[in-house]
Amino acid sequence: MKLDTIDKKLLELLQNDAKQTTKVLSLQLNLSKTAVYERIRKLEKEGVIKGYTALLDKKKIDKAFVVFCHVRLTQHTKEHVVGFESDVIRLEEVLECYHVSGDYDYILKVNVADMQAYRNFMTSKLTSLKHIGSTHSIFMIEEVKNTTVVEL
Amino acid sequence: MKLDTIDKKLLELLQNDAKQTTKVLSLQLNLSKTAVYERIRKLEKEGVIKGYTALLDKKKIDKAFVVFCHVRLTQHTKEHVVGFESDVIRLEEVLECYHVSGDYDYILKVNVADMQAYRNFMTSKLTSLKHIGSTHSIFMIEEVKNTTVVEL
DNA sequence: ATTGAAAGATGCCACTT
DNA sequence: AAGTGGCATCTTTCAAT
Repeated sequence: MKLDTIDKKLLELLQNDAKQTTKVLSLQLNLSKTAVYERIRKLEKEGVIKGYTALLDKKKIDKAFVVFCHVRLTQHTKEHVVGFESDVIRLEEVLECYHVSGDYDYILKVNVADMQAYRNFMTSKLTSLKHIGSTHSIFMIEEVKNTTVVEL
Repeated sequence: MKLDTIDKKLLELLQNDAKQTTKVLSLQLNLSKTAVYERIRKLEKEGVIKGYTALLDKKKIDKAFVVFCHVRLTQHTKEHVVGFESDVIRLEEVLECYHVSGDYDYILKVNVADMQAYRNFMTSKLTSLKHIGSTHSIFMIEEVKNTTVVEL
């Protein structure tokens, strides 16, 4: 789908505040509210907008502990890769998992309450998955920036 | 703020779809819509809910290239740390930046269109920041999982 | 926490550029 | 093709209980 300048502006506005009314959006875009409404509908239908979410303060929900965990597999056959990926997706503590280039195979972003919870996650969940060769944890000292907003 | 079982359920529902009406939410929580409304207001006011955002499909907005960049500073004085952090926050390509433990100081999650754009970001933006000692880039081959939804 | 009601937003329509 | 203005319906918001 081709996005014009108005679509891009609209997507930026919706990333910054998804609850703005079409009326408020229409004033910022110099369009009628129906035109804005139709554009949003189209962006949703085309899958450009995947959904809308509430962003929570991790400190206030007792999930302030973030760890990047590097994972190496024992082997890299299709069966091992597919197996690991389908298992890791189901772990609720793993918010993100990327297959990456370099010295290890995957980077996991793990989000739990504290070190104790992380230890528990590692011993009873992650390392009990099949095909894991080694792991290496990097602990977050401070979140300097964390946004979901992509500039267009 | 103390969150009860209903608050936690409500936050999970809002993380999964922030555009659900209070009526729909109230049916799932067995509450009146005004009660749901008051709870949401309180969670917003207390800062548990930081905001609402539209989630976009990175492939469809031509930002499918994700790189983890490890950064080491030349020194670790307060001045160097504060200077680097305030500079990196302003880079729109950097969606996330964490001060971490281990062999390097920061992990950056960089989101751009393609390798060419990343090369450009590195040479004209990141490496021109002061106090940077070294960088190491890890390229994403595939996004296996990426959610903002925290289980409560 | 609930009901009920006013104020406001959405979603759809016929029509215009 | 995409934009407008208005109207019916649904939601949000708030007062009273």
